[in-house]
Amino acid sequence: MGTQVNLSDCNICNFKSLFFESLQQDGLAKLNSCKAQFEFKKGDIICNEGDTIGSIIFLNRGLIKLHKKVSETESQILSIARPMNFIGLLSVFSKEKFEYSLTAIEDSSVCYISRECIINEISTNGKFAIDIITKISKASDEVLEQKFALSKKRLRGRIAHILLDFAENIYNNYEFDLPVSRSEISELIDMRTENVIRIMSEFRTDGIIRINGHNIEILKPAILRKISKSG
Amino acid sequence: MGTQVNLSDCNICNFKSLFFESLQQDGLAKLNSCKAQFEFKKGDIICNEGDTIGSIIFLNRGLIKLHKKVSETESQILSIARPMNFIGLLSVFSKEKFEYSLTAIEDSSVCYISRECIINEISTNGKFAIDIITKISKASDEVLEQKFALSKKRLRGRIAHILLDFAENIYNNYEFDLPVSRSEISELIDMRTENVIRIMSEFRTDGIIRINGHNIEILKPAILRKISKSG
DNA sequence: CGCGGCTTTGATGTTCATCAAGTAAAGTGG
DNA sequence: CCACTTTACTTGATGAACATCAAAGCCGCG
Repeated sequence: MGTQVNLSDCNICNFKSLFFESLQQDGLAKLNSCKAQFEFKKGDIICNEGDTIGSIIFLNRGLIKLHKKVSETESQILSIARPMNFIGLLSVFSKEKFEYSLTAIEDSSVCYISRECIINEISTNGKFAIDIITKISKASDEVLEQKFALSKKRLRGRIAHILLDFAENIYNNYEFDLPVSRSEISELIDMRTENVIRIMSEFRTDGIIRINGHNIEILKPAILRKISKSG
Repeated sequence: MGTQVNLSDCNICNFKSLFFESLQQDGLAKLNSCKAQFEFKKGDIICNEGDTIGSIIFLNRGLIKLHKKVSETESQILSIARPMNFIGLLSVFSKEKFEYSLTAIEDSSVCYISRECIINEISTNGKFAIDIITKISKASDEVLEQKFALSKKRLRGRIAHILLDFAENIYNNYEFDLPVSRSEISELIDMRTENVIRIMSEFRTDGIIRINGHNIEILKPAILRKISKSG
């Protein structure tokens, strides 16, 4: 379920300046009093689709997948949230319940900030309101652009795209440990597990990537980029 | 290009209560002074991807497609905006330039409200800020859910889904005139024009829909709903 | 050790894009 | 208004891309 921790004060949070630069001391103190910090282990369920939304969730560290059951046996992944991302930032203001489940795919540290607190601060602090709107916009822009980009690609293009995404946008390194199974990749980019494996094996055979279990190294990013664009 | 009209005052706008209920007389007067209303004919280009965003666009009447070139010969449609929708509401706060082009697919009436005005009002009117955030959230939720729902479906399911969407969410009638060509439908739901035609013809042969050029009547919505879910 | 989950490879059939060709509809200029 | 051009629509045939089915190897874990 995740364990609550009580180590940090918003005031000394590393990310403070990045998302609450618009808050003065008093605003920060208010926010501090209505936030809760939790630690989750890889595999922990943070919340289930249908749960009531009470808080904005800010991801300090780790990775979280947003997913949804589409049938008894199948599930789809909407996106993978990175550190510094707000999660459910959209739903917080437009829905009563989460549309998606949240599951940690790496050990993660998150902050919950209650909806009431955020709404109160928005109402009384114009600069904070603009800040939050901008962050909401960027968050959904990102997801939408990713889905839009993937939708027209064929399988090889989608695999290329997602591998580059992990390397360049999540890990900032051409070598990384895939935090998800082949099957989860297939749920993220709408294809079958067998074909994820097949195409990754092709890339390996062609010398484009190196595979060792979950450890991946992109040897020829330029070629991968070309496949992503053309495919 | 669209012609500017000068008929209405925000104060007497039919939609006032729906999106500016949080504004008092003085706020409404301010907004009125920085809005411009335009009329576009079917086929008119409202703006091109890459244009600088200066305003929020509110669609009073008509239908507008959000689309994007993906190659010299191909284009993709992100979504179709309905009356009461804000357009580019997301991009307004997160981007300098439009990611998508806007084209009227029915005669349309839109209001431009300058970014400065909106930002100013958000900063000074907390209730308005919450209102706008909620609307932004809903707008992007809708698009995202549509894309997410379509992504896993096969062609028959996608056609069924989009026909029901036109009937139930856009025209509120099981008989309607398709505002777009077969080719545009294919750009909206990621398939080929030939297959849009083929599958619609199948539905007609099976007695599920009636087709007369652009006029469509859904005869058996329940079956279409089943195809949409299973397919 | 054996069980269950994840991974891998192969074979097969379905779904779909592509190519080709023809028809209808809509706009254009004389 | 009619010949002409262009654009949208339609149908069929073919092959490529992909899902599905089947079976086996691998690996961690009780």
